[in-house]
Amino acid sequence: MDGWITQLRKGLLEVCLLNVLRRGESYGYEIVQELKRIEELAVSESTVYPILSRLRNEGLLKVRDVPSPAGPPRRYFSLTVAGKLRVAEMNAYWELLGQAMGKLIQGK
Amino acid sequence: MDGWITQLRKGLLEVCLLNVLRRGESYGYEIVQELKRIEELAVSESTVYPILSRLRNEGLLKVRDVPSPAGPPRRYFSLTVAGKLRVAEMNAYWELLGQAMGKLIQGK
DNA sequence: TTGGGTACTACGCAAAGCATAATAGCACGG
DNA sequence: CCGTGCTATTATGCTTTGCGTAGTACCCAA
Repeated sequence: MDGWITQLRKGLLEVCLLNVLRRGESYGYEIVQELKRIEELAVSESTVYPILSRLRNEGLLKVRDVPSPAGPPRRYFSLTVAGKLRVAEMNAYWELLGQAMGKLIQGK
Repeated sequence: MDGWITQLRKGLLEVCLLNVLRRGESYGYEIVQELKRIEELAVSESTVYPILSRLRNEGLLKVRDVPSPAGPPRRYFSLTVAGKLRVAEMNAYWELLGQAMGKLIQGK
């Protein structure tokens, strides 16, 4: 991986996860599959699971364990009220950032 | 500072610096002033100088020292050929990322 | 019984942002 | 003559993140 791409993603994957969950409850493995469909992200399990734990510890996500039809039980995550607020903030900031970068790239 | 914002910037500031230098030669202090004008970034000296050193070590920037009218000598940075290539790559990736995020945020 | 898909956890490294502080030269007012 | 403030850079150390690697565990089909 190209190094600078890895760095560009820092924090961004958190935004992605929260946005996926904005559409409704989901569990780790499914979220990974979902994000893998976006080639620009090309994310892996070892990246997503720690983020989910962290967001849960921060009180942005809540968990519900459900037995799986195959494999260990699924941990369904969904947004808490704080989580919904956070994702709104993040999307707003991302929007601003996009505009600022656009100007910068076009030499202002 | 809000933590998640700090993380979102990782790698991005590098892109910003290179884009500022795409307009022509500049030195650390001036670049900081330039980026401070963009409130979304609100960058500080201790962030910018290490990035400049790093980019130079990677061969993306070249340096020219010039005595300053006030204070220590200025270190003027400019893009090398590799630097110009890199900034083009980065801008392209940023564009893709913006599109992918846009879809994600709008619920696909 | 062996391979493959599902599903999660744990360990540890490298890199980035940033706070803090130190250094240093010039100009201006009192 | 001395302090304050602007210019301009360097050094140190902390925290967090992404991610490679590895391990655990369950089910089903060939």
